[in-house]
Amino acid sequence: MEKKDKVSMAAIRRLPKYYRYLKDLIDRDVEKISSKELGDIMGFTASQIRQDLNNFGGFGQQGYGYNVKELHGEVGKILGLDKSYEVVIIGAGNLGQALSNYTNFEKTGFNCKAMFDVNPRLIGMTIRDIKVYDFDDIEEYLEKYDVDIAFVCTNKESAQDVASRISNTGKISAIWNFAPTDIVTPEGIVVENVHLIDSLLTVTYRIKD
Amino acid sequence: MEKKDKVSMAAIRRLPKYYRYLKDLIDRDVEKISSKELGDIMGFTASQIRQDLNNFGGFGQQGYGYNVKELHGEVGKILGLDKSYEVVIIGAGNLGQALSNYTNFEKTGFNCKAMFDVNPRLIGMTIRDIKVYDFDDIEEYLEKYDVDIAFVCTNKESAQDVASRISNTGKISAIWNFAPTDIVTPEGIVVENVHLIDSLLTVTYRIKD
DNA sequence: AATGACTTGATAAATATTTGACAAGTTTTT
DNA sequence: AAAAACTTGTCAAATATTTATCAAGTCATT
Repeated sequence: MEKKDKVSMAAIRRLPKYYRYLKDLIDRDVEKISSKELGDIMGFTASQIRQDLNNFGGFGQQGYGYNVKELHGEVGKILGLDKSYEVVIIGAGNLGQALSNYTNFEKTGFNCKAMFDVNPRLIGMTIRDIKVYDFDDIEEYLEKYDVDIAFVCTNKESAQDVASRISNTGKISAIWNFAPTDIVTPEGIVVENVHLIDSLLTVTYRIKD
Repeated sequence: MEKKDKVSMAAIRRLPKYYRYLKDLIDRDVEKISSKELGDIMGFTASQIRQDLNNFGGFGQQGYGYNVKELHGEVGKILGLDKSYEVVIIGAGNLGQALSNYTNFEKTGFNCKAMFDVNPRLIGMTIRDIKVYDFDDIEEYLEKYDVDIAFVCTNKESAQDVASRISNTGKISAIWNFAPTDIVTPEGIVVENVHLIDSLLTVTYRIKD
């Protein structure tokens, strides 16, 4: 399940949902499931589920279906959850603090060791066991410790500068950006721009009758 | 721009992005823009932009392009931003608190008047000017005050119960859910399930070379 | 006021994604 | 042990979405 011809972005974005539902099934001690049953639960067609999974391998068995635990493991591997990730949070405001909790408790595999900020009031503090460093020392820190992903929780104005600075160290693999602007990164550094407002605006769109 | 035959979900989800970029253009005093220029900035084709906008009306003019301020206003109206929304936050934990800030400062039009929680330590507190009420009084509150949207920031276990209770009052129009489970609502109540973890997992997927 | 440079909105063509159908293999029932 | 009931993986058909094309309208220039 390493190199695939070309899996559609739409299919990839469905994978975490499979992962969640399969985890729920495990928790409910469900041992096996057919594409039909899983589809009914998730709101997909059986055909789509088989198509999606077969992008990565044949995990099922005719007449039987899929073994839930095994499939959960496979999807996890596809998503890269067979390893853990070191993360730092840039911007120790409300959202940064909320995320530090989120990743520590919600899902193992993401370890946040440090937060960074430019606010002298925050620098030096320890928030939920995580120390806040001066953002000016970010290069030094990344040189010293391995970090995979930076969560950018700054304001819109600083976001691209922050992203460029940490990208230029060549020490991180990805940026998960929550600042309300689209960050761009050099080739090879993954970036995911999360725009919560966009999500909320689709709600207001749909409210109108 | 009220009732449209059938606008694709994909197109609808792009609308907030138009809204953001148009706002940036306004801030930079750009008066008019062509679909070609806007596409270059946003990473879309000119054709797609014209197609998207024409789902809702002919906002441009041949030989001229689009008036930025006007188009921003039109997209805003399409998204329902010509009115404001009253919101309550259910779950006054870190994420709930972060969101209370987020909506108050980031974008006008969303007014959070109250938070609710079941934790006796939080009930009665005032966090960032917003009072935390006992969730058991939610029905009473919704009877007394108009609320459009509930932000659900509870844990996974409580989320559906919370959603059902507030849906059953018939007093809210939508739920914006951050609990890591897919909430379902009765017909007519809009629900948007936000799964931050899903977004992060697409990052780890893409990190793998 | 005519020419050339642009640009939209609409339609058609090209791509991409989702769904349906079925042969082949497994499990359960009789 | 044969028959019936399931279920996958694959391929083809059906949908949906995106991109290209172009007639017609606008603006700037001469």
